[in-house]
Amino acid sequence: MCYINLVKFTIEKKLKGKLGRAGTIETPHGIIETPAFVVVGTKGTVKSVNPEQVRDAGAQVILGNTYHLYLQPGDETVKKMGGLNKMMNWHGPTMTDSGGFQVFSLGAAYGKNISKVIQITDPSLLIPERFDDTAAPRLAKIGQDGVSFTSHLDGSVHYITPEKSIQIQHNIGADIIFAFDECTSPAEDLKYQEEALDRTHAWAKRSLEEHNKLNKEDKIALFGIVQGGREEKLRKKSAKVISEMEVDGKSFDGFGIGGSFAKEDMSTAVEWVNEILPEEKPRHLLGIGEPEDLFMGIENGVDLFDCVLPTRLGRNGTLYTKTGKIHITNTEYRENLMPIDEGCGCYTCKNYTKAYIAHLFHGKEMLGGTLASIHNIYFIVNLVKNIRQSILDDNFEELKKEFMLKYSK
RNA sequence: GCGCCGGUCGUAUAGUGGCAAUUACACGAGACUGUAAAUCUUGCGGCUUCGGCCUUCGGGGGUUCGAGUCCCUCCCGGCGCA
Repeated sequence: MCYINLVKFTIEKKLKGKLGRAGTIETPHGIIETPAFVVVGTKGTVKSVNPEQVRDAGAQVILGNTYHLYLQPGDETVKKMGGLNKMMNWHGPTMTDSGGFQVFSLGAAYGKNISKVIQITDPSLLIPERFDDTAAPRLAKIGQDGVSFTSHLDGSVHYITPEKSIQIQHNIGADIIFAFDECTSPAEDLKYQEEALDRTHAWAKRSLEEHNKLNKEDKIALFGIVQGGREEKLRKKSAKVISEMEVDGKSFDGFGIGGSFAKEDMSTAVEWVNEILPEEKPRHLLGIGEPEDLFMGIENGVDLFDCVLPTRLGRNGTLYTKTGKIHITNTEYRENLMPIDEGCGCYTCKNYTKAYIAHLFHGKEMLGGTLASIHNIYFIVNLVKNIRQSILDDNFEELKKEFMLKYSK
């Protein structure tokens, strides 16, 4: 093997008896201390928060989205503006998702009550016969060798192939990019999961080929994505196929773990996959995010997470605290003169009361969403930092127990 | 004093004889996991064994099988004339 790792991943310490580890990833725009939480900035902006605020909240790396930036302002335009970093005035590491999630969110999940993580108590509910919903409206349709998207902005139709996704991502110019994949719904049956997985693997190969063509200067790292739904066999097969995949002596620089999960299935899926993925390369659990999921992921060997929750929940008035989430618009906070989370070191908590933030939300003032997002980003990013430190300090289990006890009350 | 117009669930409205009564805002509660999302759902007279039951459109009285809606009267507000 003579590939060059475009991101240098170093493991500093491992979690005893578990897959977890603390380390660093070196990128052209700086070092990421892992495990790390990646803040989502889909359209080249972390919604309602400027880059200085994102940085001050402790975020190390931002993830943009291929599909959204391709539609608007256009990847060529992003390139003309000097690439993602320069365009958005973010000086740290960046990533882009490939558009694979939009195959799901604008496809099978479109208009339905299905999301990235579904709460199911009886897993058998997850395996209904695949009902014929070909007539159901959807903005993404899987074709022969790519996906046809109907723009949610203007209805125009765009055919995205793995090659196209990689080309777009190279124009956008993040440090770490992802292979084009198909994120599947856990409600799909085994047959469909198998088909989709074969497709994702074929697309991964083509993503890697195209990436090699475009990556002449070796500046951009490509992560392959493992799928396979909730099936142990498929997950393990995918981890093996993706980690062994090689084109012209080059393989993936790291891995994404994708898919929509039932909450109960997430930890097993992550464990199956990370037992197989090579230890010396970083792993990113795509789109995951709640505190309990972060502990689970890190324990099971995940190095990177990204999630819209801190910012989306923040904008919508839900705030993280050590004792659980709160709805800031609830009547009880209207005259509460305490910060959102006592002892929190974020800008919002150091300077504002719950009563004021509640007022901003009631008054529909923009600053409400900003202050709430700053707090939530800080809360989640800082939680992951604390977990990282606990691995270094050999007290992961204590931190997890102590945190979850208070958090889940 | 006379004439005209008007008084509907917090606010603004819809309703001109036929199921507590439209819509918006406000208010209450909830949801959100690689952002179709500063969005969406839901409640908003009272009680309910969730099938209903009771009380409501300024007050009082009347017509009618049935009144927010028609008639009489009173109260309140606006405009016009004295």
